[in-house]
Amino acid sequence: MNISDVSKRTGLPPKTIRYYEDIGLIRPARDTNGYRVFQHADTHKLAFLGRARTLGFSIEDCRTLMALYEDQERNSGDVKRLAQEHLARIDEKIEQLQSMQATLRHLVRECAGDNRPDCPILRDLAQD
Amino acid sequence: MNISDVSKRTGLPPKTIRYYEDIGLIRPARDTNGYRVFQHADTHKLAFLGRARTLGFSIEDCRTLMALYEDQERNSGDVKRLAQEHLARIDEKIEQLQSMQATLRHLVRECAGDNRPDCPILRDLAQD
DNA sequence: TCTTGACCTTCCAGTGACTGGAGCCCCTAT
DNA sequence: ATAGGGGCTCCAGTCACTGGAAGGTCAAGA
Repeated sequence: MNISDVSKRTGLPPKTIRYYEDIGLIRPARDTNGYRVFQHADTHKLAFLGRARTLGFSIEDCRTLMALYEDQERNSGDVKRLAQEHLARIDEKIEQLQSMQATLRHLVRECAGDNRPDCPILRDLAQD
Repeated sequence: MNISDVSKRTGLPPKTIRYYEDIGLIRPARDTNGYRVFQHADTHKLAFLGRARTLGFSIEDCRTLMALYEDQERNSGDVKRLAQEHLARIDEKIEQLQSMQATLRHLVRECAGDNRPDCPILRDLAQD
């Protein structure tokens, strides 16, 4: 399989697939013409990586998850810890964003949004 | 005032303040020795920028907000639109993160997290 | 006066995870 | 023979800083 086929199957752009090879997440074989040749195992790995990225795991986390996935002797505890740490970061981010959301909602509601210069949003940003 | 004083007052690191000058958000005066000299107006601007950044506005949004703030002829509608667009992006991000959160919470709950290799998290990532 | 240490300066490189583009090669169909 | 749609590599840019090197400046103490 060529890169564009894999791209269609996994939903990952060709650029991203090449990038993943670049940083050592996959090692597809090469044809005599230099083209990458993807076996099923490569596609499977890429799909795995795509799903992990969708869940927000960092590339380094993905690397670790792949290694654990391929390690038959792994402890599920290691996987769980990684996921929990990631979850905690997500929880934190959501809280931050919700705090911004609350403030912004309030300010937007207060602002007339007309052609006059008076603006509670700017007043809030400029407060001492 | 020197940069470290302004840093203490605004909570912005000196590096960030220099960066903001670099990209033209502020134009502090210079002493004969080359040191930046911050007037009250500069500090005020930096505080404004710091608060806008805290609300998650991009640097380019901050630039626009500053311009609107300094424009006595502005329409509050322009400010409101900017804030609403930003708010919409935040809403979207929160939704994305909440979806990840839900999936991860579920997976983490399912995973024994012991010294055995069996792991629902990896099974989920590896599913076809 | 000299020295020490805390400032300040500029400039360069790195972060994460791609993405766009240039310039080139290859393959297939007409 | 050529046209087009692939593929390849390499370089630069994104965003908003941040770290570090190399060097100039200032105030206080010996």
